[in-house]
Amino acid sequence: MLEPTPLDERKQQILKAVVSDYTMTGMPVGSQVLAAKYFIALSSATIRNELADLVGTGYLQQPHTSAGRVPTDRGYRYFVDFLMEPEAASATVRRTVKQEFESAPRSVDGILEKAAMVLSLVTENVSLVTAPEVSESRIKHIDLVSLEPQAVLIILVLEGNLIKQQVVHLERATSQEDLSRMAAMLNLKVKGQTADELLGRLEVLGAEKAEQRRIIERLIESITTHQAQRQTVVLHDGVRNLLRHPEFVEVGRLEELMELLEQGAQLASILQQVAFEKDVEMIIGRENTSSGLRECSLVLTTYRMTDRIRGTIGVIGPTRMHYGQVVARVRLVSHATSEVLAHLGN
Amino acid sequence: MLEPTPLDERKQQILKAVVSDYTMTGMPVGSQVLAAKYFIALSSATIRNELADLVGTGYLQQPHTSAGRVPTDRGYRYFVDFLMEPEAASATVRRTVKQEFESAPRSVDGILEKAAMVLSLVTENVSLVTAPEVSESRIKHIDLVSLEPQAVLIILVLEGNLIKQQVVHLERATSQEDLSRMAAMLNLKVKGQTADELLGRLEVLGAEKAEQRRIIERLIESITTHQAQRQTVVLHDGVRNLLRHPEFVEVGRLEELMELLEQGAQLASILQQVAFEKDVEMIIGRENTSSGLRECSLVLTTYRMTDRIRGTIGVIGPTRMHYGQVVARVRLVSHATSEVLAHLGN
DNA sequence: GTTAGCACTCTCTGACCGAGACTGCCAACC
DNA sequence: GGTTGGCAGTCTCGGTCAGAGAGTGCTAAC
Repeated sequence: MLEPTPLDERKQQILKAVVSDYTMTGMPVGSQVLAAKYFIALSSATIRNELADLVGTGYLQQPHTSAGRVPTDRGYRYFVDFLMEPEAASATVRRTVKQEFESAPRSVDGILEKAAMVLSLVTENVSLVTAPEVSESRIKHIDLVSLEPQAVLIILVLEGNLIKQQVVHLERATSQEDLSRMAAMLNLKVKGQTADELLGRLEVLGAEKAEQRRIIERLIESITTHQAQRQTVVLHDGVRNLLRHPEFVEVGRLEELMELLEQGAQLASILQQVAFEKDVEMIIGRENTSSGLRECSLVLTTYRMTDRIRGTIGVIGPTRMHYGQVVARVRLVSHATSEVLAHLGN
Repeated sequence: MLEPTPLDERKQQILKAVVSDYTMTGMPVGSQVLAAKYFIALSSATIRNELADLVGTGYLQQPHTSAGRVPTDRGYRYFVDFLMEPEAASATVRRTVKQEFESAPRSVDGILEKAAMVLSLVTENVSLVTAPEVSESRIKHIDLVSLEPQAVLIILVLEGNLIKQQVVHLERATSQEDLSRMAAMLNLKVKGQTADELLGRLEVLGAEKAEQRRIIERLIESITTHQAQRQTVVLHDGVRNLLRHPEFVEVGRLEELMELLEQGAQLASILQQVAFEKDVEMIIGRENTSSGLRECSLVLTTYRMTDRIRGTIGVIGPTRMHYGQVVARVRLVSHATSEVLAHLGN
């Protein structure tokens, strides 16, 4: 990593102009275009000198000798950190988002799917949404359903109406009546507790019967593995949008990316690292550790269902993207998602 | 549609050879290659005459005057209907499928996701799996959970351990105790019934209270809309495989296909039309009504969880695919899926 | 520090050409 | 009559080449 060379005002303006123009046109930006469109007071020769400096300090690069300049990852990073002007989502986009969420089904999964769909629609990129991560989730309701004589379906309703289910096999046949009784008992004792609290009380609760103990153990297991299991689920939508970007005309570049998207685990670990404190986080080009994302950027943020139930939402797109606009729209959809989820009932 | 011109034995053999060779190499097949590799007894000139006839009757086509021959959709259709030799999945593939399913989670969704993953893996195409379609599904268990004073979560366990959930808003606040009592009562009366049966008995069951009636109505609604809702869910996996096929080097062709995959509804209606009676159904090239599938073929079959709970599973691939092998592998994975689902408990 | 001028470099496009692959057709053959 | 060898014709593909265009770096003058 190069140390952050300070850029004087004019160099900053030129870098900004290069990023803006290149983002729009997709063509390397030459000194004449810059002089004509952005710096009428300066001659192209002057700009050429500045451009040469910016190449030297690693903010720009030249595809070949007689081509214009293109931002490097470092250039984009400087742009988003210092030069980018805040944008607001347009009224049209806001209306679209609002309308789409109004028609969303009233379930967590349904809303998240809708969020992925809307986000890919308004950003014209691939959207990513993780399932909500539950920290310290409280148990709201337990139900036990007999499937076969020795198999029980545990249904667990957690805070935020997240529903988990797991099948447990028992050593002995147990009737639905027994299970219902057990469930009623558990509901009284267990309601409003977190998994951790439950763990400490295990002996108090279920020392009475081995079967009961086993079911409670599975309950806890089910809650604690919740994060690990669900985190690997990353919804995505809008791959079709990517195909329209000129940077993906060669299929080769798509292949690695598709693998990442379809396999999910690696992506999940990236999204998991998004800090909940930050507003919007960006990962640009080679800042990504995955080779499949070398020519892509991620714009990520957090949505919240409650204070304790949060997830990550954002987009993957080509490094050459309109960051200001994408940030505004990711933020918009994230807020809308949080809003709808919060009103789902808790 | 041309009427089915009868083909004499030799023309059939030549058509078969063209399809086989073209499937392997992806290059138009010339008369010399055919003579050398498949018909040593014949001269290339003779084969040229036959090829010309096959072009005339619409089974083959020429990309351009001086190119070899390529099968038309009609040619492929004739091939799969009359010429294709039954193949069996190799031991390696069978082992892979077996191993993958052993590590599958013990839930319907988990198994179907695994099925999609395995199928795309072994066929190197895009796999498609619909959620199981329930006809006449019997109710196994009902649970009512209070979310807010006036909101109830209905959890419905159907035959085959399919779990449905729906939130109902009530006119009056109802406590969890009341709900539990209601659920216990409903479980006694409703268990083992189908939605249709329930519908007839509505007045018998719940005339007592308006709230109860409302909940039962929602229950029925939930079951009956089951098909319509779930059918639109089509799992897919393995888009990355498609990128490796030379027919998709131009991104344009992929775009429409991706749209179809991500949007889902149109695909769902195609998969819904797969006849449960037939073994394996194939839809080749322009036999597809969707323009995005014009250059693709579908190989589809049915999996069964029980006699009444069935779904569709299959693949989308380029028209130039190794049909014999794909059919064998689709069938294999379908059987494996049925097997695992059936043992999930009913 | 800025600018005009200029030679230079590199890409892109279209034209062209020859090699290679196959065909269709014809006349001869079994 | 079906089959075959021979041959001219057609089309694609890859490579080369030249000219146009875009943009640069450098230099010398301001």
